Amino acid sequence: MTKKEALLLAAKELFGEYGYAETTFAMISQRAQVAMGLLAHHYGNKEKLFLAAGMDVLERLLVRLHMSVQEAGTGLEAVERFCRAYLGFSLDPGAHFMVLIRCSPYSDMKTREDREVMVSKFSEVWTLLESCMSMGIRDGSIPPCDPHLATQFVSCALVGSVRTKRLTPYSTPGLYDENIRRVIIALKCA
Amino acid sequence: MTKKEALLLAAKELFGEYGYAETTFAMISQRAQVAMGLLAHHYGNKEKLFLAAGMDVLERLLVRLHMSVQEAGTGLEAVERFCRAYLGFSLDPGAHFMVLIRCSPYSDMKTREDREVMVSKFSEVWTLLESCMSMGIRDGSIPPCDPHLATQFVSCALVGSVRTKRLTPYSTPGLYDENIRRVIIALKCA
Amino acid sequence: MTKKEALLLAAKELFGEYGYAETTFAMISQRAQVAMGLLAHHYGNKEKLFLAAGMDVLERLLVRLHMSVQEAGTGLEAVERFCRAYLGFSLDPGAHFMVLIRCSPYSDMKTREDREVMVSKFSEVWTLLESCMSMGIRDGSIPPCDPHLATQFVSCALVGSVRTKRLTPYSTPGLYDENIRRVIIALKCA
Amino acid sequence: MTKKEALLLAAKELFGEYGYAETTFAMISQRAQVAMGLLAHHYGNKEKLFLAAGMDVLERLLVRLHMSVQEAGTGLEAVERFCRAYLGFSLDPGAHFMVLIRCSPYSDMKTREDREVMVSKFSEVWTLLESCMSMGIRDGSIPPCDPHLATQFVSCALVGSVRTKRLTPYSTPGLYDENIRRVIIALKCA
DNA sequence: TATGAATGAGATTTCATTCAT
DNA sequence: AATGAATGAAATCTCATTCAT
Repeated sequence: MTKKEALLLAAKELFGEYGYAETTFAMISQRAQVAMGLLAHHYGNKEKLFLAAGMDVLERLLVRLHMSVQEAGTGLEAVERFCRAYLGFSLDPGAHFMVLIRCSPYSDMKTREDREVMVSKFSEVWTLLESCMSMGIRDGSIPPCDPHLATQFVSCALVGSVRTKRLTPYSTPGLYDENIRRVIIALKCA
Repeated sequence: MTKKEALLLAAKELFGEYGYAETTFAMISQRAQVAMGLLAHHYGNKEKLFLAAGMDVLERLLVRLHMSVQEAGTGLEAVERFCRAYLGFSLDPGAHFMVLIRCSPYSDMKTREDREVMVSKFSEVWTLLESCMSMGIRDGSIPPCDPHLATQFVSCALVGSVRTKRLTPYSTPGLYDENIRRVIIALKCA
Repeated sequence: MTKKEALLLAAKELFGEYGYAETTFAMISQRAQVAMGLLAHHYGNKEKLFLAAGMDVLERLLVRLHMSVQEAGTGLEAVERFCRAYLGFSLDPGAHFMVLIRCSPYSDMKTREDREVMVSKFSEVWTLLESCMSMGIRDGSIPPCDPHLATQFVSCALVGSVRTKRLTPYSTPGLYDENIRRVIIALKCA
Repeated sequence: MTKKEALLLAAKELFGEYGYAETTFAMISQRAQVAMGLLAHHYGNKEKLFLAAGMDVLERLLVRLHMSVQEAGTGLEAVERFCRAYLGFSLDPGAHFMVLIRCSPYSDMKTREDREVMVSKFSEVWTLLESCMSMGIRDGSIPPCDPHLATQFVSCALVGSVRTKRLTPYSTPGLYDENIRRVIIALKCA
């Protein structure tokens, strides 16, 4: 692992654990066993480092989602596989999804351009889900409906599930499975 | 309005707008037209002020939720009214729900006791929802199911909906209404 | 006890326990069960309050020292009684000698006049000791010597003894008795 | 001189001149011609800087005491040389003994561990004196007595002498010499 | 590429003192 | 005399970023 990679890894770990504001250059360089100056050298500034960390996580998420969805027979099945992959990703310690849960581009990034890069990348996630949804409506596995609104419903459920599971103490075993089940019901019975 | 109240109001506005870390004592005292030292005098420190702001919002939310569900005929109706009240609250500019959406007790509060106070207050919200759910199961308006898991499903959908609506640019008109409709379907068709 | 007296008592306790800088108006008024504003009302400012506390202690010390030396037959006996009274005073919880040990007029008081008032009062203590010494030289109980230098020797031994006993962890039982014994020897055998 | 050393020097000067509480980061960094942030960078916080300053002074004191004592023929002579070195150190402008006289670890250091480090270092000073005392009792230059109590007597006299000389206005020329003379008498005639 | 000392702006917090009641 | 809210200056400490090596 190069020092640049070590820095990115440390950043993903620490941003996910402490949040953006509470994570300092000193913490990151120490965790990465690297001199502090190297951070600015490789990534420019804190926000750019966060951007790099978030983008790295998002790209890995997109790869997994695409792979999961490919194996689906119907659109509904694709949506379900998407949900399982998304929630599964949130539990994978090596995936560092917490970076995107504990931090928020909308609150933590002050530069509009940086924020837009990330927001645009994240929208690819929901675009993929919407393509599954549209496929399901076309192939009849999902009853006719506005695919965009249906996608938003699912995305909201996923977002809320991950926050509840990973951030709050209210979470109960079975939350993810049960929520996927209910989401699928809502799609099928609409 | 006393200066103490002015401080709380300014805190709710600014925490909701800029997040915890980006809101400074100077911003709050300036917005409240008050000397900076008064903040510590009345609220002790930044975290305690955030706690006070969050608790104030939560208590008003609970009042509205209680009022809303009281008027319901069946448990299912109570759940639906709960959802509408919760989402409506998130859109009310005077309610300052953004304090609890932009900030997070789990990331922003370092003192365990403070966090627990807030977490415990927030759990009252979901306890109320669960009581509606149980009522619905008893009165037959909701098919038999684990009331706790069903409550978690609804709460996740609400949490995700509010975040999507109020924080992200992905939101589309009709999101709240559509999501409530789907949630109710998922409860009725399970 | 009037509120003014309660404030002085609290000040003596707290200055002696925490030192000048670490003792705040809030601590004093809370300990005295009195409103903070009363402090400035009765004593003007922190330094004047410290002055009042120190003077109160010094005056009580002087009374005790005078009483003690009065009963002495010889000058040497007077010196010894002085030492016993001084060291005894430092152990009396009600005497609050710690105010003058933990704090220091030379470091803590910024106003020259205040400092001089206290310094001048403290010099009365050593003037009394010197008068005992002179008496001892006159009555032959102390061998001929410079009474001022002899007084300084005793005062240094007393000052060091009290600091060692009350502030440091090096102190050993018997320190006071042994030191008085040695001081008397040094006077008699010079 | 590195900037770190410049900071330590400035700290020793200013703590010794104004005391712990009255010495500010701004004063120190200005005196050292260095940015304020460097203080925290090199020493962590004010207390740790004071610890470093005090330890530096103590270590130099110990070196001088050891050197002085080595050249002594008898134990009594060693004790006397110790006293002269100790008091001489207090007058050496480059030694900055005032740091330890004007400030006090018992009042100024809030962290127990820091305090203990310093207290433990200071006890080495008195341990050295006690070893001289024991030697004197063994070699007959000091009459038989409890070496620990005798050491405490001398240490109290030294502590009191330095305070009187360096902090108070009561001091008279010849104080140090006279006090050493009396202390030696007290040891020889006991 | 790599280091870590150095910078300086800014944040929170403390607290003596004032003031209206 | 008594209260405690209110003030604002100052202090400590943090930390992203720069820079010389």
